[in-house]
Amino acid sequence: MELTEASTEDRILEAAMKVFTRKGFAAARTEEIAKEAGINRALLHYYYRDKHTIFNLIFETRFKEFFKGLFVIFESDNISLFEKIERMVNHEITTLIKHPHLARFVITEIAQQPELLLEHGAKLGINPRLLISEFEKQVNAEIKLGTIRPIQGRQLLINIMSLCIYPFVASPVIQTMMSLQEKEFYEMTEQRKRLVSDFIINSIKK
Amino acid sequence: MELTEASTEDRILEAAMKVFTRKGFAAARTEEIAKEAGINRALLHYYYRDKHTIFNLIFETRFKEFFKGLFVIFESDNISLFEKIERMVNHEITTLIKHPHLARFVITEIAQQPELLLEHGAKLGINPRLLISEFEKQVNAEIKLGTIRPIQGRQLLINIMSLCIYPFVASPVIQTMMSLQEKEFYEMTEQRKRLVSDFIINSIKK
DNA sequence: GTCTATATTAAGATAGAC
DNA sequence: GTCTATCTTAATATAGAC
Repeated sequence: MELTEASTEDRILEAAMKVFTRKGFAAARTEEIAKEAGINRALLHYYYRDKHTIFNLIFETRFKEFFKGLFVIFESDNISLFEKIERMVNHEITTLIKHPHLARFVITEIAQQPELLLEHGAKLGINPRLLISEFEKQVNAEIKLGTIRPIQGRQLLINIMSLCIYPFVASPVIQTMMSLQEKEFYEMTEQRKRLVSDFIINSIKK
Repeated sequence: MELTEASTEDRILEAAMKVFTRKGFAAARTEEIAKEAGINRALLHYYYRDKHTIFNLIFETRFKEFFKGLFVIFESDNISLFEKIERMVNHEITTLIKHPHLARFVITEIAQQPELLLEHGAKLGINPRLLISEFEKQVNAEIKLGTIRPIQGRQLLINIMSLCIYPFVASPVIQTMMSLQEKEFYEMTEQRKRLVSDFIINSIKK
């Protein structure tokens, strides 16, 4: 069905994406990447100097996927707190359904190399601290209005992220313990788009 | 201040605990474990056959720490749903404050070697499926009584776990993005013992 | 551009002296 | 029990033929 075959260069990147995302940098093998791309190791080095070079390309992409869209919503002004929460939740869960290993990959690689966050974060051209303090302000305004119960903006933010992201990070544990097949797990996360928004809003609404 | 020096064997285990927990199996180096224990690699192999042997001992301990206490509360009968939630939250956050890397370690190692969960899970002598269905029943009973809003037990359970565990899994990301020092992060998680219970109960209570 | 063959490196594991 | 020295293995990276 494909009209154009992907170039070798691209096939290597795709393969690397899969392998690095599943295994992480340390456990990933260039042999496996080459195999997955249908070539041999030598050719991989012909296109990319070394393992680190490929990893950095992959990490940059995944890092953006993980953070970018979220920040867009986060930044958007003229939108109520509840509306913002709904959009964040929906965006986050939708992204993670599309890329189920994304969160675990980005988080564990950053945990092992914290400098990755600073390096790649700078490239995104956003200031998280500023965004968070804007969010804090919006939350505080709602509290003053008496529409929501008192809560620190950053704690609310952590709650939102936790409810969206954790199920994907812990998916192997959850799937096994709850005996969920791939498809059942997917349906469960699909439900959470609505469920998590409601859960949060029910909790803070007065 | 120490009355008795730890034996070499124990010092190796302690060192391995630190290194494996920080780095994960693949990125951990036996050299680093030996150094951390104040010995050399050869001696490490004198006490333990190989890297896998040590890892398995460590993983078993950490795995129990992560799951055991939780199940005890989970199992305990004659205790209201709200009370159960409060105890679970409190126990989980307290454990993770004591062992901040525990959750990320256990989850990522299971993600890479799913069989670890089955093997070690069996040793715990508990049946997660049974526990979860008991929990489901309790939740459904409360819904019927009209004391809480309708929610699937398993979704509620995932919410509880998410709110407790995620902040620790993602701590390097959260600390950097929110510019929290070690101490501030600790205080934030300490606050969450109360905050998370309230957040959940506010959300489900009618 | 792609491969086979080879070199290099680094990590894990063992032998043997003390 | 602990070390130094050495072996082995496996993974990354390069050279060179086609």
